[in-house]
Amino acid sequence: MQPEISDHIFYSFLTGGLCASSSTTSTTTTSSFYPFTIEDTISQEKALAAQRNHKEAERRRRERINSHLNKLRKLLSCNSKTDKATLLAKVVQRVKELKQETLEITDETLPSETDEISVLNSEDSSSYNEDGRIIFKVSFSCEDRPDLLQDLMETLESLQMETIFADLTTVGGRSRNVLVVAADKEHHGVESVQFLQNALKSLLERSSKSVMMGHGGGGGERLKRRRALDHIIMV
Amino acid sequence: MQPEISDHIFYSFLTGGLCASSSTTSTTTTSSFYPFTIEDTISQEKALAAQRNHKEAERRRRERINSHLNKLRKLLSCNSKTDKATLLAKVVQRVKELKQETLEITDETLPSETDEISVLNSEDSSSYNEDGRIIFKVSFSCEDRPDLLQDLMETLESLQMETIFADLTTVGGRSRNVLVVAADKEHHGVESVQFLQNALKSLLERSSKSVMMGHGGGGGERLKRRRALDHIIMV
DNA sequence: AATGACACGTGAGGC
DNA sequence: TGCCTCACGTGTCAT
Repeated sequence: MQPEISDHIFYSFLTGGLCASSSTTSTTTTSSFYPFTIEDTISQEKALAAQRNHKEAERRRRERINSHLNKLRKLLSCNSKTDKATLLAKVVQRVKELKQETLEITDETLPSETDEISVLNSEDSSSYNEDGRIIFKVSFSCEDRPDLLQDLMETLESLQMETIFADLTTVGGRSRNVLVVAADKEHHGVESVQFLQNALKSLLERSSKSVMMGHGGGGGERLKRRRALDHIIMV
Repeated sequence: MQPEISDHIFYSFLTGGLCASSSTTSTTTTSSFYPFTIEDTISQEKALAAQRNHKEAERRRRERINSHLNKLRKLLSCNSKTDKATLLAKVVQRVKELKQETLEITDETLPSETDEISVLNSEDSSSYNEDGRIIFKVSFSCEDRPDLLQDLMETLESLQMETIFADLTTVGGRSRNVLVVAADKEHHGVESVQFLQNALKSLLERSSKSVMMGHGGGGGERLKRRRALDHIIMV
């Protein structure tokens, strides 16, 4: 908080108002002999009013900005003493994170246009470990067919793998399946990724054979449909 | 961009340095007769240096803040002429949206601890319409069992409803099923919501019967497990 | 003492 | 012209 006095001193110094107009500054068209003419007084009052307006407008602007910054502090559950710069840096990071997060979720959930298979074992990418068991994450997209799920379960059963988590999404005739499966370490190692991949590949081949006829349209129709569904799902 | 000259004039005015120290400002302990002592010069240089440091530090601070603001402009694909205040308002809105979005997604996807049934017809909440068909959104959580899916499909088939979208998530012995189904308007109206709800209710009752024995543990164990799975899924 | 962060008032420039 | 936004330099408080 600044003392109000300094404001006025400062201002009158810069404008050269109250002291005199006899300095090197260009004199006004009204080159009166007397330092205080009516016009001078009026224009000075106007100038003062303008300056006051300006000052207050600027204050409001600052308040607006700071209020939004405070909202962001709350949203990021930041201490009220967090720097503006640091806060904004965190906001940038958070927005990036959230953006990618939702992207990944929809990407991982919705079927892709093309057939895809992905098999990961958890030891590759993270240190997750369950004693005596090895965990795989399986994800694939393909055309949907009535007995796809049953085939999948039989496949996993024949590989002696237990399904811990399953997310099966079907939309517009295509299916996206994400599974987390556990296998005994006696029978399986990291090389079992190959088994899984091959088993899934044959699954997809069966799938593409069985749907050879029936679907004539291309992907465009499906895309339109998916968008409509997105609308519903958001309800 | 301000002319540098005014800086120096302004500064020397405020410090009262170059002119005189005979003003009302408190004189220094060195009350020398001469206006320019060595100590004065030295302290003035120091003061000047300090002021310069201060000025530049403040400039850097501004640059830091503005750089983050520009990053946010890019992230929100805002025009570079967007107000700081407006930009920040949009950032606040965006963060809120994204937060709720991810929350809804995980909420809609993961099974809830308690059994739940929700049936909506799209005409209630949105204007979505498909000529000659009425669309329902079905969502329920229950204990998982081997023939749950088959029962569900049979139920829908018996109701003459076609599944447009299905998202089936199973984790830790519980199942979350979200379906969008379409029904012919000849056979179904908005009142069919009741049929669906009743059919699902019996489905869940069958489910809870079939799992009466087997699961002894409560929900705590499952929660732990789900958290571990979240870890995997994020890979 | 020195540094950093902030609010302030101001001039400049865009409509 | 007036209104609005911004960058700037400053005083001030806290660490």
